[in-house]
Amino acid sequence: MTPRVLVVEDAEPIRTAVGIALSEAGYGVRTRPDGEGFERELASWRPDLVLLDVMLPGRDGFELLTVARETSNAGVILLTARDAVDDRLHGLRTGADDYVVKPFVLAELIARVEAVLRRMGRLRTVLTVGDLEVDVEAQAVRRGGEEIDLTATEFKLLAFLAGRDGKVVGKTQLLTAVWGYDDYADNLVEVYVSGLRRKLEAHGPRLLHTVRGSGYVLRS
Amino acid sequence: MTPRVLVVEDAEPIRTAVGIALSEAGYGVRTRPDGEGFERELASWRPDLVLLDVMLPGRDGFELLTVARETSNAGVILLTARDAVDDRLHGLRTGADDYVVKPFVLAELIARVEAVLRRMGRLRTVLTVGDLEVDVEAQAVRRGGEEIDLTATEFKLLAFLAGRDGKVVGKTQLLTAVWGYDDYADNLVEVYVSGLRRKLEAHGPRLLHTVRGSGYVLRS
DNA sequence: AGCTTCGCTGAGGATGTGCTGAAGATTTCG
DNA sequence: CGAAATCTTCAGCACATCCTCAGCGAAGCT
Repeated sequence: MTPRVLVVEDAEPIRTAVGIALSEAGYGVRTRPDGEGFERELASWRPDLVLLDVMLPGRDGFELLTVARETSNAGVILLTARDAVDDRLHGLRTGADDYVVKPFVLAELIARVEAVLRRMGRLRTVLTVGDLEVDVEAQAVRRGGEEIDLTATEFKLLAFLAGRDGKVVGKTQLLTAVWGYDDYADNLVEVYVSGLRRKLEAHGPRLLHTVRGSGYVLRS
Repeated sequence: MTPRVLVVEDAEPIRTAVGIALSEAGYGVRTRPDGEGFERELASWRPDLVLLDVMLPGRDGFELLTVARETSNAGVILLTARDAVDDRLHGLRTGADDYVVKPFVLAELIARVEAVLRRMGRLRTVLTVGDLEVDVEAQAVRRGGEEIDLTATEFKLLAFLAGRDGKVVGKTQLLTAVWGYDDYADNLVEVYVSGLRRKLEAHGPRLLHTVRGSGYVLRS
């Protein structure tokens, strides 16, 4: 149901940050600092996607990439350092579905992950909450048959909430996921929630609820 | 429903670019850097079309072509380098449904893929959106019986949008698919959309909608 | 109840995005 | 070769959208 992502990255802060960001974005996540037991995890947990740092102690990302290709049909995204010897990389990047250059913004990584999963068909394209339908590919929102017109930002916000269906999402989390901000500007979220509610509630009861002190939830 | 395309190409940037372009064009895509596990993928995923680079590590494209012919009825397009020994190629090319010479423009590749799939009967030839009919083979457009006269570029644009029926298509995506550009020239798209609308809306309400911040959709 | 914190919402200025007419460049075709 | 059609660029306009701000109301705490 929810896609699983395996992260192999030796740098602790990055590993943790990526892990948290992905799990906040609604994915099942496991992380490891190196390639130890990689095969076992692939076989038993069957991740849909693998994020591999290229520079790893022991076997590097390329070796693991090969393993992943041979023994699973998981997608692979490589994390490469900008200043690595370019020629070598160019040849070796071989086989990944995508790659992200470090340092990266978390929002971008999430977007790439989503893109690859969607390309692989592992992601639902229509999300449903009560009588609300959010079609991610068509960028369309319907409620009880009625088409609802949203701006780009409103749509991103709603789509994210719909993807986290039933779970409470904090304002800061929304800021990073929807706007790519990492600082606090909570009122911005409030303003957009307000607008979204006006449009949504023209066609039915409240779906987007406030959880005081924590954030918002989308549920019926 | 949506045709599946398997891409075997060792050069990373090309493979990724082709993969993304094809999936944006609405195909199901899988990519691999070499012939490893080719048979397995053929048998289990049953692609409608295979794109084979000729120069591959391990088994080359010709060998894979033979395998594909023997064990599947997928179409095959070869990707060949311009400077390869021509005669030899000429003889060996035999058996492929088409071939594309590198370096190629993405738009051209997409067009070839479409052509082969159409020849194989795996692609609809008349696309319908509301009361609009787009006949790809006859290059004709009708709306409510009325014939509408379009220029070549206008037609390509409309046909692409019609093929992605209901899905939002970004301007950049349109630029690469219709014009073969890879840089930004958004206004060009806008100008053509404008012209297309004038012609289309002479016979009925708006079908080609703007999705501000994202692109355009064709739907009723 | 009073105080404080948190959330909601209307207003408005800045910005960005998209639309369109026109004109120059290029290609096609008679 | 010349005319017509088509393609592309450009510039200005119009307006949707974004974001900030400030005031108000609701909820929680003592």
